[in-house]
Amino acid sequence: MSDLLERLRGRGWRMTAQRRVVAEVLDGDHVHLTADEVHARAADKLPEISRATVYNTLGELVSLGEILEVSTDHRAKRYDPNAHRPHHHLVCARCGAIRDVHPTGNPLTSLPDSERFGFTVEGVEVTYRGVCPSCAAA
Amino acid sequence: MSDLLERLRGRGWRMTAQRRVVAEVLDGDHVHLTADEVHARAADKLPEISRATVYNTLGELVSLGEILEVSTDHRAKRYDPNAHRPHHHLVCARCGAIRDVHPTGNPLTSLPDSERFGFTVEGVEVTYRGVCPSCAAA
DNA sequence: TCCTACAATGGACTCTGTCTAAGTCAAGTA
DNA sequence: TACTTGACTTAGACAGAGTCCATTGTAGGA
Repeated sequence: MSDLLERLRGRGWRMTAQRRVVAEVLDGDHVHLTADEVHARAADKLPEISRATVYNTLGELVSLGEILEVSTDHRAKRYDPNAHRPHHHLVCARCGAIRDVHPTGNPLTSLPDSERFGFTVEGVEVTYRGVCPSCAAA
Repeated sequence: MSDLLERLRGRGWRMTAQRRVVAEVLDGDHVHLTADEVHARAADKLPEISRATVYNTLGELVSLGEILEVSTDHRAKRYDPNAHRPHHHLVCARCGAIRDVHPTGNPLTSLPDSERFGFTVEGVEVTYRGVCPSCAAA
């Protein structure tokens, strides 16, 4: 956390109250907030923060590789502070809850050359879908 | 194709000119059109078709399991008529070209119980990202 | 042919996200 | 500490994708 702020400052990132609260909101495991949710939480601490600033800051954190953009549904993008350990996502089809997961093996190797159509394959995203325990109980 | 129309009629789907042209537009391999593209192509054959009708029809075809919704970028959803053979997608990071691919193995088995958080896992989507031959050459 | 329930229409509306012009301020300099 | 400047923030307009709804049209059964 303050690690994050230190790293950013070290990279010459100009520190402002707005950027600090956005970075603070994005902390923890299994955190996957939409831009609007980030804005709402940031506004709790800094009421006058604008939507544009939140979007700008999120965009910069993504460019810096400090957070990841995730889109598990077909709606708003979500932002995942867990950018330093590779992982995939498990999503509840009913409530949208998201967990970070670490499958075994390397999914990249499962795509044979004959299925690559001449592409240079650089990455892979895996999204597991199912029903979470709370929704299954309900 | 007319298979599709036959199947739909057999399910009691009321056939209209609009539904027919939407179904006709969605035919072929490696077809991944946005709703707007479907609308544009449908309008070539039936100029007065409305956007709302295209959205309604696409939504119904998805519910019926005849086409798949795909979102490989964070923009518009795309519709994939290849719903009857399981497959995943390979996407060019530069131009957005999409190919249907068939990885080896079953990606579902790569998620150990300890990483399932009590979820009932039902499906998995895999999106490979890379650079297509034309973009690599350019 | 007539009826009626279902489908299509178009326009307003919502939700996400981007852009811009003007004002503000962090941090380096003296 | 005060000054300066370019980067940051703001509010609001704008744009793209998709949904909703009241009205109009029509497929297909009687």
